[in-house]
Amino acid sequence: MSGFSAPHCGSLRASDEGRELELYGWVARRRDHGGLIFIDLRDRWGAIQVVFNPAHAPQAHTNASDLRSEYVVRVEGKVARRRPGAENPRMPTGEVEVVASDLEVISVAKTPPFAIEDDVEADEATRLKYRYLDIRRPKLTHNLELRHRVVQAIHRYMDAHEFMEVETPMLLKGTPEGSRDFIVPSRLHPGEFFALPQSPQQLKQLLMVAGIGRYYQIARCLRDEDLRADRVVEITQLDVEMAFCTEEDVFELIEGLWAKVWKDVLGIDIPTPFRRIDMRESLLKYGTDKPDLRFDLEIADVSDALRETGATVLRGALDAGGVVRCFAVPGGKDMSRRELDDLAVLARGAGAKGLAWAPGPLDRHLSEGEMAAIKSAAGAGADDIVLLVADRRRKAETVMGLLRREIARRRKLVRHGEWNFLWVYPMYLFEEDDLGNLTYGHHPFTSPWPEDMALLAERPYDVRARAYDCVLNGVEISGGSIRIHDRELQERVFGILGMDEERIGTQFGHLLDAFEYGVPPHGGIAAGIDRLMMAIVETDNIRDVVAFPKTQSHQDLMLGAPSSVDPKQLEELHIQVIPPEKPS
RNA sequence: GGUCCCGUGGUGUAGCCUGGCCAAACACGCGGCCCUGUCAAGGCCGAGAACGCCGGUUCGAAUCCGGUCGGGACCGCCA
Repeated sequence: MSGFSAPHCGSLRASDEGRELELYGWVARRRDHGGLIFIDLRDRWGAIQVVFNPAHAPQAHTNASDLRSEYVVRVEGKVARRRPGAENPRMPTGEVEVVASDLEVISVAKTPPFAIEDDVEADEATRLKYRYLDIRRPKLTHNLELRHRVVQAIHRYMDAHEFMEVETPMLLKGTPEGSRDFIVPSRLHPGEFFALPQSPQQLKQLLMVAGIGRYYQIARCLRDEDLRADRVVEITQLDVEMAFCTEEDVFELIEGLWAKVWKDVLGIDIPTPFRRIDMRESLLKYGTDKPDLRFDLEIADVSDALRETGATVLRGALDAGGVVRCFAVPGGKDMSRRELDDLAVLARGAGAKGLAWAPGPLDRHLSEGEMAAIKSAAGAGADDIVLLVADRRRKAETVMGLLRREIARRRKLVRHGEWNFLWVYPMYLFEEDDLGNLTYGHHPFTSPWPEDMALLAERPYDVRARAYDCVLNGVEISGGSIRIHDRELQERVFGILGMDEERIGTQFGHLLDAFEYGVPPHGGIAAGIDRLMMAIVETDNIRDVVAFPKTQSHQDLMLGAPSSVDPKQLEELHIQVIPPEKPS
């Protein structure tokens, strides 16, 4: 028996009428009328109704009464148009049905722990444990299929543009830079470790020195960091590097790529070029470096108007060198105190000292002029309410960004169906970390703007970077930069970042050495396929686009990983486990 | 590292604030019977949870308290 080349359940149409066939699939649903029995038979392509008629095939009908959900069966029969009035317009196969003449149960099934349907949401842990059942849900199957088609479109496009796919090693050298490495012990070198790639960053630059010129790879990258709704441990990224290019070449390539993907996969024409927004403008107006422009709610700075205010909660933050930011909620006058308190809880949860609103309890501490300035800056109308946060700049931005998204979600201000691509560009070479120290904004190989070179020593924070992020509907789908290709400049930047020569040598010596053997100017970009898919299927949960995701605590509930290993294996690796201290 | 939410039959919820009327309700699913055109099929009958786990308070706890485990959201972190 081979059903491999049998027709697909979900692919049958009116044009197949009269066809004698064998079908293989899972029983999605059974409707037993005593006389007639209907089943919906499901496979990856969809579902088709099969009808068992005792008058037509008594044995098949008898067998069919034993069918249960998720049994795997083989059906022999004939495709027939449904009788008039019995068509089901909600099913793509709804004009026809298969009249069964024979039925074979290939495999029986226990009752699944949750219904294999799109609208039934079971407990997350249960779904992850039985991921193979969750994937049977048409929605998830569809998402994985879309992902496949996106990746195929990417391959076609990159190949057409003469990019060469090159594989890079999984076992690399660890770096203290960036995110935490996953490390792999070396059996042959006791006490030494490989690191799994966070990205093939240095290797792709070395491929440019190697003269490959146009490189791409759909690569796995692993980062041992805490998870979020839009983060997984193992991400898949389209990694691209190109020689002799400028940012404009990268923009054009990637705009063309997304246009191609949208056209091929979704049949949608997206306009190019994408709009561009300065990183600082984005942080100010949208409170994030990945703004979602499917809704408005623009944030304004009202610090200057409130320098002398009597409202101490605002004044305190300003006197401490902070800022006051605000935005208007259209029609927000109707928000209840409870709703506003809810938002305040959210704001405090994100680290804000509090949330103010106007009109609100703060009114009596604000002068008429101050109130007018707030309303005007926020663009508030008579029915609107203005939300205000006073804090350190970065905190205020984070909180306002969070509130902006929350308000849009709650008040349904998101214009679904819009594809708002944009470039965040330029970005800035350096940022201040939590301790007030200077650190890199993108990564230490990013080239400064030539015009800003003079500022490197005096005002490093104002040095623009030749770095860019591509953002779609609030999701950062790719980011990259033009790299430094000059050994001296690279060393200078490392120096500004506070790295000493020895560290530069051990961490980046190979790259700097390579730059002495003829290096082309180069740059590139990496696109997160998981997040891209999130935007395409409009989900805010990355698990909807990954076949086998892990939990927030990095566990695979289906495989039971991680798990302990045989002591012999550890011995071979010269590894001793120190159990965590247990609080008594 | 931190904050918050959730954990009741196979699944989703109700009950928990205001302890006893809760060996716990409802829907779906599941099992049986009836039913020849349904497609969330329908009708009738039935089984199924001592309320994540441990401890405490109390005459009495699903309900209150502490801890713990698991899931999730967020801040930090993620170049």
